[in-house]
Amino acid sequence: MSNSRPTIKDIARVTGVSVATVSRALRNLPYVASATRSRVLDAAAELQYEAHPQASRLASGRTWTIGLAAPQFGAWFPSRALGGINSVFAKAGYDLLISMMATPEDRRRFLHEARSFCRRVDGIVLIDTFVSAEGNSASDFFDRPVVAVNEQLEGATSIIIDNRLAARRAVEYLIELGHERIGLVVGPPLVDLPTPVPAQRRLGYEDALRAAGLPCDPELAVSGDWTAAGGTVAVSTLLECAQPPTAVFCMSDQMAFGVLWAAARRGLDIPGDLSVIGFDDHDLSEAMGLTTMRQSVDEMGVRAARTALALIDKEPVSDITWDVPLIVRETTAPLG
Amino acid sequence: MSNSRPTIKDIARVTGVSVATVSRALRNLPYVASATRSRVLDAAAELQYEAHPQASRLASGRTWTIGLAAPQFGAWFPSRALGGINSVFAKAGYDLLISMMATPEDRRRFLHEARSFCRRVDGIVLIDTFVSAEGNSASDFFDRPVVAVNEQLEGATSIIIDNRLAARRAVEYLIELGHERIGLVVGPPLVDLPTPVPAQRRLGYEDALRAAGLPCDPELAVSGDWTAAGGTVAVSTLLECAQPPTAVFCMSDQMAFGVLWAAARRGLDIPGDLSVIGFDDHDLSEAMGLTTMRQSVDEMGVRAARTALALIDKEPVSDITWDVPLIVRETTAPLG
DNA sequence: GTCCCGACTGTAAACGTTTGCATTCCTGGG
DNA sequence: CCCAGGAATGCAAACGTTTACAGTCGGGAC
Repeated sequence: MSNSRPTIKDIARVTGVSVATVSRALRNLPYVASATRSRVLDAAAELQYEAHPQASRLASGRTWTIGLAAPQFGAWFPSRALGGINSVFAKAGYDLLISMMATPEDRRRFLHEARSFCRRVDGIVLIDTFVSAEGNSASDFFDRPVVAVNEQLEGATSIIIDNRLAARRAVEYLIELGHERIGLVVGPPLVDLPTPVPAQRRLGYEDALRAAGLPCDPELAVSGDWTAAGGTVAVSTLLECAQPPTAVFCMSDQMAFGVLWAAARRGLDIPGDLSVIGFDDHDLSEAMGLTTMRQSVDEMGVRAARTALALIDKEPVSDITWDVPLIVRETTAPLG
Repeated sequence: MSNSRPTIKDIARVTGVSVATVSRALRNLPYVASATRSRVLDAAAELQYEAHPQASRLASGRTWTIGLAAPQFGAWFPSRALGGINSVFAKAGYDLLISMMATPEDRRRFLHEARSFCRRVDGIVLIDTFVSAEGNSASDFFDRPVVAVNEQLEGATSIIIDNRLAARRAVEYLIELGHERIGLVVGPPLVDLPTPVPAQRRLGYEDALRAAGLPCDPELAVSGDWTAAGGTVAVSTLLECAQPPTAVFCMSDQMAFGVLWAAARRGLDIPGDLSVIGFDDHDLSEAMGLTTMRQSVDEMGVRAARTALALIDKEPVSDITWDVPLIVRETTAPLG
């Protein structure tokens, strides 16, 4: 008759032991005779028993779920990071609950309901979420362990890169190649996302120029809107300068794609007439032969997930600054 | 003393009514005097009460969670679809639980544990998940309402496109422009993902050629591996044919990007020397000026989510075949 | 033979809701 | 004045686990 799923009581009845013993046997706790344990396990298999998740969560307080928040998973970084993150949590038996903050309103709502969100998860991973802009500490919003990717946040463990240094390295490489007029394609701070990243990358660009004794011509810094379309516009602007640059550093590979394509369509030889370096190492970058600074997103994701698990298990962890290697391909060449 | 969160009992005590009345008041059920209701609501606000999710889920059976499965969210289609899907569910108050099946093993595990997954959700959205390859019906795996995106699945509501027809349209457009030797860049069926999509798109390509009385030269169909890098290789192969094509249909925009870039680097004029048409309308396609068949992913996602909600609420729904419009940009031109 | 201790098991009280049923109260129709 | 019936509320039993605590039992130390 009963077409509903078997409960722990059914197993208890079938095997003739108490529900407490069944519970202990199923979870591999000590103080269960091995004969009893195997009887229980057999019965569970027989009945195709599976614990009711909500019930055990209510009783134990563990949700076996991780909350993952990002401004939007359509963007390159979060969607790639998701892969690494997921692989770790899946293996560890955790579910992944995601929260996307596409609009400023979503963002407000998320931060406002953060405490409620916490009750549904054992730990939280934040990607590109710049919570630090609205509060001093993770504990202002969350009462669970928090790992922040791409953000330094008090009260959370951070997985970050040194944006300023990486940008400096990129521009230094162009300078080593002999370039002196170096354009900058800027990803502007988004209205709804208070990220300090573009400012840091710009500082790195300026660091490199200054260190080499080169002038910082503001005319050489143009906005590319973080998109490939923006990159096509940016490169046009740059090439119409009185003294056009011989090399360009783009704050993202997506913008670099636009630069490459628009330059090629104008008949420029790349890298002969214009060297281009990007930032990210996007999936398409290898095919485009783009020289770039690599963000190892998968690995950062894996590390973030492992860190979250360690925090949940109360193991010691520390912040991590990830290396951003220069990947030289075919869009950069000595000035010649 | 108690630093733990307030429960429904605390509200009952404070307001002097029973927990049952509190529960009803909080959920806007009838048979609560409006004076009582506002007293309860005030007390709840005062105490910053929020229902314990696991407890109410256990008692009511509703999880207010949707399960979302895809082979990988790093890929273009699922990551974009996620945006639309999320917006709908967030607004409706549902959490989003994701399950990613990156490897064949993940896939097996997911299908094997599908029933257990179902207990954690009220409904399921499948993206590119070709469950139909291992079972006859959604009910073989799931006992919750299922919406399948990009797949026709018995027992589930499907949101699909007509791949064969859309591919045919793309090639017909090239034929209208006067092209007669038309290359095909194939995305091969992936070992771990039994998708019929490439086969359908190929049939569409052949349909168009046949209808126009043109021959199907197997030499003109080369694999592009679904990637931009694959596209660069593919176009080289095509251009080395005895009679190279004057136009190319790529089964995905990503492959088309590789084709465009490699062709440009070889000094070909696009579209003068080679017309290129893609499939997807990827984020970068507009910037690249790529003519393509648009899959309106966001809208499909929104629709999938709405359909899932309707199913949960037992409203009538039906399968949907989404239109795939031709977006003409600058990579296609009349022959000659 | 007694005592103690550890291994094993059971009882029952949580966990924080939802909900079927019973009860009270009030109002209007007869 | 009585009674039907609906609105408002309360009581208590679910929901299916986990876990503190209290037993029982057997064997080794003395």
